[in-house]
This record gives sequence, C-alpha cells and structure tokens, in this order.
Amino acid sequence: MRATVKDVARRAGVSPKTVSNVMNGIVQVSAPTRLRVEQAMAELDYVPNLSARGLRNGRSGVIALALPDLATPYSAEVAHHIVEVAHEQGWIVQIEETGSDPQREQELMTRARSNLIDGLILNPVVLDESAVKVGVALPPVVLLGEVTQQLADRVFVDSLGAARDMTLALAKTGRKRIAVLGTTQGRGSAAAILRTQGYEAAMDSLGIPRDESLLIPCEKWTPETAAKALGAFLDTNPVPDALFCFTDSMAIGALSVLWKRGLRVPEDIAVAGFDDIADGRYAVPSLTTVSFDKRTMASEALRLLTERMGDRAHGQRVVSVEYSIVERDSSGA
Amino acid sequence: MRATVKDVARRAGVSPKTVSNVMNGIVQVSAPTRLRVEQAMAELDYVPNLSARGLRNGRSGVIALALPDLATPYSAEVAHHIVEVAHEQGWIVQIEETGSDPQREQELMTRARSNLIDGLILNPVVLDESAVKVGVALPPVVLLGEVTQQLADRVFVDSLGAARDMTLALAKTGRKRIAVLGTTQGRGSAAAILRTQGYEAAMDSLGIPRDESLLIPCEKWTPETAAKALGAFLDTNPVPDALFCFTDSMAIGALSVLWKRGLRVPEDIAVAGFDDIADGRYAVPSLTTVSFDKRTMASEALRLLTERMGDRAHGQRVVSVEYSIVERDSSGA
DNA sequence: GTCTCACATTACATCGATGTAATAGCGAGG
DNA sequence: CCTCGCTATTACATCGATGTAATGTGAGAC
Repeated sequence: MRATVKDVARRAGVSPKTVSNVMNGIVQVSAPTRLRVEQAMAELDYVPNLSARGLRNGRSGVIALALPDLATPYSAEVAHHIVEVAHEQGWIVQIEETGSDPQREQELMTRARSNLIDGLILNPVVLDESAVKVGVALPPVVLLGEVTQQLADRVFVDSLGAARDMTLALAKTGRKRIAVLGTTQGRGSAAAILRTQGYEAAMDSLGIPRDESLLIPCEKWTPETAAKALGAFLDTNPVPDALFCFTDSMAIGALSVLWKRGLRVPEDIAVAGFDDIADGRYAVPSLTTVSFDKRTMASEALRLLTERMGDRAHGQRVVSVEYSIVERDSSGA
Repeated sequence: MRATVKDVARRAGVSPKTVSNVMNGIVQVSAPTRLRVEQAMAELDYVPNLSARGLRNGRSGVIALALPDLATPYSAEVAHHIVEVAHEQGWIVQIEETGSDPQREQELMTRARSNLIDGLILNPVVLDESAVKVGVALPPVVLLGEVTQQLADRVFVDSLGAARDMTLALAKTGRKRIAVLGTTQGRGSAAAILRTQGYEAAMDSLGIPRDESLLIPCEKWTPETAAKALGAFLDTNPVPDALFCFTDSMAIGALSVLWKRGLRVPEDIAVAGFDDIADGRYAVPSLTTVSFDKRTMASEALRLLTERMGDRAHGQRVVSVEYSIVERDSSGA
C-alpha cells in the first residue's frame, strides 16, 4: 500500500495537517519539525495522491491540449512545445484529438468540465462554430490560430499579412502567374480565408489582375489531398510561375507531384509553404516558408491560460506572434 | 457552482447512491427511477467529478504516454494512434516527454506513482536503463519498441529481421556497396544494435565481405544529424551503391544532402528508411521503407496495458507487430 | 392473512489532502 | 507570578462519488 499523509505524520510524530503544511509551505513550520517530516516523507517514499488533492483544492494541475490531428507535423511541433513549456511550469498535459469527428468536440467539452482539467488550449480548425460552446461553466480556454469569431483568449500568427508578404516575395523575382493551393469553397477555415485575402491583397498591390483559376482549392490541408488537387490542376492548366501552398505539409505534397511530372523547382516553378515545419528544411529542394517561433507561441498560450486561471485577466486578449519569410531553395532566392 | 450527485439526487427525489447506481449500471435500478434520475442529470447538466471518482475508486481513467520527443514524425504518428485507440476505449491520455533530459525520467516515474494515472505506455530510447525502476510500486507499464532488457510487457517490430530483409531488398538489384546510417558507437540504443546486426546478417548471407567504413554512425536519429553525418562521410569516402537509414527521418535528411551534392536517387545511389512515416511517401523521390501498422501497434499496446490493469495478465508478454518492405522510387524498384 | 424472499433503495463511512477554527506552547511586560 | 499576545500545531469537517450493510417494499406461497 502506498504511504499517505497519515503515515508520514505518524512516523514524524506530528499531525497530518503539519505534513500538508510542510508540502505547501504557506503556513509556517518550525525548522526541526520540517526536517523530521521531510525525512519521514523520504523514508516512506511518499508521493501525494493527486486525485485527493484535486478533489480538495478544486484544481488538478492538468491542462488539456486539443488538436485536430497529432500526426500532422505542424500539430506535433506545436504539441511538443506546449508540453515542454507546460512541464517546465509543473503542469501535466492531457491530449485530446478533435479529428474530423464533430462529436468528439462535444465529448471534449464534457470532459473539460469534468474537473480533471484546469484549462484548455484549443487549436480549432474544423470546429470554429463548436467553440461557441465555450461558455461560463467551462475552465479557461486559449485558442491557437485564426478563428472567425473571437470567443476566448487567443494566440495567432497574422495569416493575412504573412500570405501577403510571401506572395510579394515570390513576385520579387519577376514571377507573375502565382497560384495558391489550399483555398476552400464556401465557408472554410478562418486561416484559409485570411491567407487567400493576403494573397489577393498582394496581387492587387502588384497590379496583377486576379485570375480565379489560380486559386487551387484543397479542403483538407494534407500532402495527400494537396498532391491530388495539384495534379488535377496541372492536368487542365498551364504551369504557373509560382505556387504558394497554405501549409508546408501541402507544399511537400506539391513538390512530390511536381517532381514526378518532371517540373523543376525552382527553375520551372517556385514553391512556398507556411508554418516552417522541420521537414521543410530537408525537403527537396528545401522549402521557402512563413516562419514563426512556435516556442513563443506555446509560452504565450500558456501565459494567457495561467493568468486567466489565476483570475488576473479580464476581457478577451489576443497575442500576435511575429512571423518572417524564410527563403530557401524552392523559391530560387 | 457545478451540480453534484447530491443535487441530482435531490431533484430526482432519490438518494445520491441511487444516482451513482444509475451511472455505473452494476446495481439494478428500476426503470422509472432510472428515467427520473437520467432526466435530472440532463436538466442539471451534470458531469461527474473525475477527481472524486478517482479518489474513491483508486482509478483515474487516465493513462500516460511517454515519448522522447513529440515533434518527431514517428513519435507523432505513434502518439496519434495511441490517443485515438485510447479515446475509443474511454481512456484519457496524458503526454510525457522524456526528451534528452535524464532527470525527466525520474519525474515521470514519480508522477506515474501519484495515482493520477492507471498505466503507462513508454517508448524508451535514451532511457533503457532507467526503465529498471519499473518496480512493483508502479502502475502497469507497456514498452514500445526494442529494449536491451525485457522489463515489462512490450510491443515491438522485429528490427533485426526487418533490417536484414531491407538489406536483401537493396541488394536484389545488384547493389553491393550498401552503407547504413544510424549506427552508434559503444552502448547505443537497442534498435541501433539490432538493425546493425540485421544488416550484417544480410551482408554475410549475401557473401559480401563486411566493410566497417560503410557503417555511418549517427547518435541522434534526426534529419539534421543524419545530414551532417552523411555529408561528413561523403567528404572522405566514395559514394556507396545504396544507403539504408535506420529511420525515415534520417533518410529524409540524407535525400536532402544527396540532392544538394547532385547525386541522383536511385540512379547513383538507392536510399531506404525505416518506420514508413507519412512524409516518406511524399519525399523526393518517394522513400522505400520498412512499414508496419502503427494502429495495430497502438491497439496491442493498449490491450496489454488494460489486461494487466485488470489483473488478467501474468508474466512478461511480448507482442511482435508484422512488418513489410515497401519499395518506392528511392530504391529504383 | 401472514410469512418469506428477492430486489430496490438508503444511511453511513470512506478514499487522501487540506482549510478552518480551536488549542497548546512560550516569551515578554506589568 | 500572572496575563497577554503571538506562533506552531492539532482536531475536525470537507471536497464528490461509491462500497457496505442495513432497511424498506413488494409479490408469491402456504
């Protein structure tokens, strides 16, 4: 059986509450008593029961991280940084995948309210509208990325500005027929809309007439779907000068298709992505992309969350993470 | 304030225990009573407090997944499948990163014993020896992958066999100077040792004399380190016919270096990896690799874990997941 | 009509840690 | 020497859900 405060107390010859006081350090405990208790804890190999503590305190020390799909390189990198930062601050991280299953969102919210978690970092992609349920009965929530409605604290990268700057960077070398991959028809994700707008803003400012046919739709932002979408596009359209993919994952799928078709990157067509995932650096050719510090993103998200948990925050706060255009071989800089 | 069993009981005109009985369904509850209780739960938007339940039951419904680094594509894919399978079975998953910090392992074990988790799935890489601490006072543990000592239940892919088969597959097209990337000097990870042995077994059976210089060491299995290691190798050695990288991540780093040096894959050199990560399919050229079903791996790991949690398991059990050689463009099949 | 027996329901205690309020201990000032 | 006042420590109740043992309720058998 595992030791409890009671056991430690008995061994140290004090009351359970004194043991608790030693652990929490809020109430004064005399040096000799503290020493005896600490020794007893060590001897019994005492480890506090977090369920009991959570029940009593109403806090569990656990935060949840909800992402669409952990296997996506971008999500994985974000998760990595959040877990790392959270651990440094003593938080335990629970993973929730929202996937494509809309019911999962409901379960997630239910679980979020089951008191096992003190806060939630949510990367909404499919579930913009579901986030509406972020109500008063829920623990604090921080959103990651672009959204259509501002419903909670949020950390994001300026998709519109970044897409505009990337388009301008591609145009810099004289390329005019610039296509984008990843637009959505009808109501799409906030990121898709904003990145498309950024692209169009850049084309407008360059004085290049808009060409609807250069908007290559791709609902799911994966290499598979991107490859398929680009393949279909190339079957019926002339090759553009440049291709701006809305994520690096899509760009990797695109590079694969271009290579298979014998199109040289960047000679025949420049390619760029968004997110600066690790794989882009080792793509063939290495991928030009929109880069930002995911570590900063993670620590800002955690800061917002913990501040709100401590009731030291009011109103909805928004933190923008700086981005930069990183030009690698795929755009022939 | 959130509703508790007491509130639900009051509203339904029954005792708290009856509410509990309705939820757990072990004790018989008459249909009308059950209905009243369920209605009351719905009206009050009742959600059970998992801390309280965990305290009372000694079970939290949470399992931990410990990986070296969540940002690694392989780890991310494994995590994805484990989270997915676990969620289907109603488990909550907590993520722990063991990283390169050896002290993290200790914290991990401590946390594992804090009763917030009912079981642990551990992917040991750096921490073979630390797993020794897997003692009686710990919750059930399942190991993922190769280890040097059999310390707990385990799910793995036969690294030696797979490495042998891959080497044979590369040799099939007449290639004789086959190098491997990812060997370790001195005591390395179990996987590194076994894959090296598999390669050597294949070379022996082919009657090709061993050539120590073709063992390219690379301690950390990342694209960065692989690229560096391969670059250094190529600076001082003739180009081999084929290169078997011990992970797909390393292969991706390798492809990048080969391309930068103007070496054509597979014409000048065939390349293969191990793990069948999604990116490999979209590498340029697409990557030949050792493939296995990660979903099966995940569900087997969870099966072993839950069986042991239910005391329905004795002795140390080992499950081997089948692998296959998938030949894509990088080996010119 | 009464007695049994089976089953549904309840009162109470419990899991482990900790806040609250009361107590014990001790030194200084009158 | 006694009281006041401060600090370290303790006893007890509490968080919410659930197992245990006891109680209540009904149908069926004689």
